[in-house]
Amino acid sequence: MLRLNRMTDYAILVLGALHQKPEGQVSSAELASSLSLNQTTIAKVIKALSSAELIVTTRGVNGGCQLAVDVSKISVAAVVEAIEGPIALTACVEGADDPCAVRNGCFMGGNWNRVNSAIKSALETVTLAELFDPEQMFGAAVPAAQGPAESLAQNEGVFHGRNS
Amino acid sequence: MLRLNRMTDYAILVLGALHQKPEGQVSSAELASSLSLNQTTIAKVIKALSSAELIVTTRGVNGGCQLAVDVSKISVAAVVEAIEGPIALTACVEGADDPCAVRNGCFMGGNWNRVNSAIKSALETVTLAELFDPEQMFGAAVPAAQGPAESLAQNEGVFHGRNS
DNA sequence: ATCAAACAAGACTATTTTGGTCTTGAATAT
DNA sequence: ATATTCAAGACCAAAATAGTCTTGTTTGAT
Repeated sequence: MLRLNRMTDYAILVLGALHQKPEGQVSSAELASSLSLNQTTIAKVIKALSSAELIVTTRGVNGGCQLAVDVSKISVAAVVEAIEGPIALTACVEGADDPCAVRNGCFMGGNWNRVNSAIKSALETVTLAELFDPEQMFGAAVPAAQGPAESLAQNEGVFHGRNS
Repeated sequence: MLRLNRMTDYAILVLGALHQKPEGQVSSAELASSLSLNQTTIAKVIKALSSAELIVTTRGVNGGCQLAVDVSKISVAAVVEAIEGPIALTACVEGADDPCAVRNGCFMGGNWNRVNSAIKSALETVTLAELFDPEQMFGAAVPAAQGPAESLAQNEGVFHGRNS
């Protein structure tokens, strides 16, 4: 069904939470509890995000993480790639980490590339800022829908992106 | 990694094979052997494609299937939806078959919808005809890459869309 | 110097999804 | 009638994904 995976979903939530606390470090434990997830699970997400330089982490007492850049500079594509690796719809696409065996001689030529880059640029045009802020999306007139990120973590799971 | 699944891949290959034999019925057994897959596996794909009215099937002796419409009228999105169901990147998207539990009150509003429809229309703009024919894609200058669809089925698996 | 807080990372397990097979049934042309 | 061919459900296997546990390393504070 062409879904994002959960980790990517968590990553977006983490970035959302960090966005709401612009100053100071936020520890993974803190994030974990506010999303009601295991700390080590969050740690994995954090690791991936910091490798991708979307956040910066500092170790030790009073350590934690914070956004490396503003959410308006982070595209959905960047998050997906940070967590899931390069966007490659099929193995026929350049950049796939395990390229298609019959690539040359394939009757599709390299046409998947075009499909893939269409998808990719679709994801690149949307920033997290747009994703987080209802108003900012072409006046989308989304009614209530307010409250801090934490408020929704209570809700029997944080599965904004999928649920079982 | 945001991949198409294998069944979708098979579906595209099946449609490619049918496109190469414009007249007459092609049986699932025939397709299966030319793609070196189990007949019942192909039957599943066929079923999904015929439910989506991309192909028509006829039972009985000399039955089989053939394209319901020309490949130039079939978008990649149509195939994906035929096999994987509605395109829904996350459960927050309208049309997801198991909607997000915290949909109302979510700080993302319905913004996933926009991302999703961007993806969807990216897939809708590419037809199978374009995917099959290297020349047709903006003179993409793909060099050799010829031979009937069957020729590549030999190749230790048909995994044009993914491998391993 | 010690200690506790915090990230890092690998091994391991469990769950879910996906892919594939088997069997049985129903339609239909000959 | 019978052989051919799609239909469909149950079922099994394999792979990918998610989650946990343990151990280690860094670092500020006392």
